[in-house]
Amino acid sequence: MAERAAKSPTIYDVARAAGVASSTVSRAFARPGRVNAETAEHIRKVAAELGYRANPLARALPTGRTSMISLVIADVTNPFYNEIVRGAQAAALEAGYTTLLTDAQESGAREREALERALTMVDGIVLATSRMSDSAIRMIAKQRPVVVMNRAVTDVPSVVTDNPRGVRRAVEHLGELGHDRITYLAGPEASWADGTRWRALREATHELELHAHRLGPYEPTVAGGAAAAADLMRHPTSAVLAYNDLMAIGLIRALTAAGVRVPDDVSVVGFDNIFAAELVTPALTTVAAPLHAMGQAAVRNLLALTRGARPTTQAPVVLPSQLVVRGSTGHRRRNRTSPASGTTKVSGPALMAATSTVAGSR
Amino acid sequence: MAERAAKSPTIYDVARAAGVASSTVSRAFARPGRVNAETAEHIRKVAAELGYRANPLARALPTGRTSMISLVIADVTNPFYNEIVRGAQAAALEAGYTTLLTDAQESGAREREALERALTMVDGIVLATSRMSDSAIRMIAKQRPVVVMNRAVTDVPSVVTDNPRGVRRAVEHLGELGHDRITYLAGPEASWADGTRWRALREATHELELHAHRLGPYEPTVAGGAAAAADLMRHPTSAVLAYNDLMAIGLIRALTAAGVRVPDDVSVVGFDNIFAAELVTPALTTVAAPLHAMGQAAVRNLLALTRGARPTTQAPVVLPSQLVVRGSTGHRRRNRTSPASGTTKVSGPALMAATSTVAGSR
DNA sequence: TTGAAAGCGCTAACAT
DNA sequence: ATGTTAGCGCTTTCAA
Repeated sequence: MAERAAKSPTIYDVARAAGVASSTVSRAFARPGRVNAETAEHIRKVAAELGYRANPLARALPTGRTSMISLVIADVTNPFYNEIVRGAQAAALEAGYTTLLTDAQESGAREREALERALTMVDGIVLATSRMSDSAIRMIAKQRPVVVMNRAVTDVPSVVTDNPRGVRRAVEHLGELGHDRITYLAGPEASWADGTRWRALREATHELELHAHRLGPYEPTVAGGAAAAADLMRHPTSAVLAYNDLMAIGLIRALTAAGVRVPDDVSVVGFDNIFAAELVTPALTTVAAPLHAMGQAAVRNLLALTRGARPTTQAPVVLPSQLVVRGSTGHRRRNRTSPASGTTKVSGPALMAATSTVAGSR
Repeated sequence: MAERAAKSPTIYDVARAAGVASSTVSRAFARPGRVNAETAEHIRKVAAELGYRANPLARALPTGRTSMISLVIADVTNPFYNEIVRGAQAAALEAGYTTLLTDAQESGAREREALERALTMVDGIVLATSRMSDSAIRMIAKQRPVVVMNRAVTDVPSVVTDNPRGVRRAVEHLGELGHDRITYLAGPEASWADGTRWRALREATHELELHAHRLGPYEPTVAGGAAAAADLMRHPTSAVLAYNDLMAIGLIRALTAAGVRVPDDVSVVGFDNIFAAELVTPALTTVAAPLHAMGQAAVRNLLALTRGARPTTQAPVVLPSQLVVRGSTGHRRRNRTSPASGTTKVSGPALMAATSTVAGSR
């Protein structure tokens, strides 16, 4: 093992070497305007020679600002968060902030606990798909600025996707393909998005004179989707809207294994457009969320809050969702063995045009 | 917006309320043995009533220990790291450490830069698949304990998977299926694993009297794998070993799109056994790394180092890899259109038994 | 066993 | 524009 270096130079070492007071060194770095240009230059040079790097912890003590933010996600293992994390990281980095990533492991209790530890070290918190109660979140928000994602909590700024619009698109799409009954595969009960999607489905089907059914809740995973297959076969419909892509994928696999063909026998639509959605066979039709943009927006808003900004509105920031039509949806068939009624081949590009790119909701 | 809480209580508030000196409060928390049991109890009670939580930053200043470690990964977007991250988080959490996740975005420069920022705030660093040079890594290791993953760096402790053994298993598997020429699809040149795998492939093919070819390097992504398809069709072999699953998946998709059937025309083996590997069609045969265990082992070793442990050996910790046989590999056919020579149907379970579960290498 | 006091490295008044 | 001097909240000798 290489030996640890002696000790990194402090602000005092630099001050001594440069022949100035430590406060001047401090200013030279934090408030360059408040110091003579030449002196500042000299100090920088000396500091560089000594290899001086300000200790962010020591800086945090008097200022109370750590330049760290906490990003809490429900499950690191869920690919849904990959792009969100990257978007958030990018926004944090560009503002000179460091991100503390916390995995709540789908447990509100663990989330609380982890937050408890991180709370004092961060300037703000992004809760991506929190499993905590609204009141617990509000409690946290009293101590540090908080932005929640995929959820609306009174008095807490949030960033969400336009679920109603996304569901509406999906329903229209399925309706055009001749499906008149749509089953919703529910996700975690603690999930705000789940409630929103189910409500949106009821509204959309009602308006379009279709019927909505509900199965679940299931785990928001491939296994959860597979578990739903049995239930679906007991209460079959020709179209399914799953809480997320993972469940949709699990459902399709279990269905296929049981001899039910997708999309010939049942059309399946997912949510999120995760990485694997276009890799599976059939590729998944899904309501895409702008994952990267959401992570970015959440962090940017959070940083604005830490700088003292007050939200101009109680309304969540709504980012547009988009229907991505792939192979898991197709025309409804009267029965499993007969050929398709009407046009068999669905023109992908034409349907893609039905895609929504709009925002704005309550 | 809810208003921020006034200010969290300090150690002095607790001391005053409990009628003891602040140093006693400090001891009561950090060194319970060094204080009268009753006093300690009393202090705890008072602290709890006040809602006192020690400020980790203030604590870090005099002690020099932050209870934070840094985990640097090459690409947050790459599902390969999901389980590693979770394993690392779990190990850190159980030891009372907080994890700082950093995304290097496949760039050695960005990695250096991010590390520069985090260096002073952490007690140690895990470099998962670093893209930095050996000397840069050694530089970092001079300042803080470092453990590298998937890589061997002189004088720096490391955790790796048994690549030679994994490659050997894959080659044996392909050999048994009748393939005698295997193409390796190379990944990033800065990747240690890439070099190791290619070397292992040469050795294994040599011993088994087969032939190894090499194509690339390509990006270690689905797009990279797709790009390799054209090259492969110019220099065709009946079997391919890809640098990772992402590339393998990309290759299969591009091949399939071009009318080349997998595994009928070409068998493909990947590396890593990422989440999507069993979701794609055909499901991917791949050399599985114990991702979770690796993350855990890396962090545990790192924490041992921070506690002053000195590595007992220069050799990397080697974790076993395993061949997972799925649908992307099959018997070699003499030509594309003729029926298989010999048994057509490959018995999945029988092949699964060929799976390796052993460790140990140099 | 407990208290008093001196820092850890940096910032932020307050002086000059 | 720069220097002086308190702290930030906690730990850690050193005394008592």
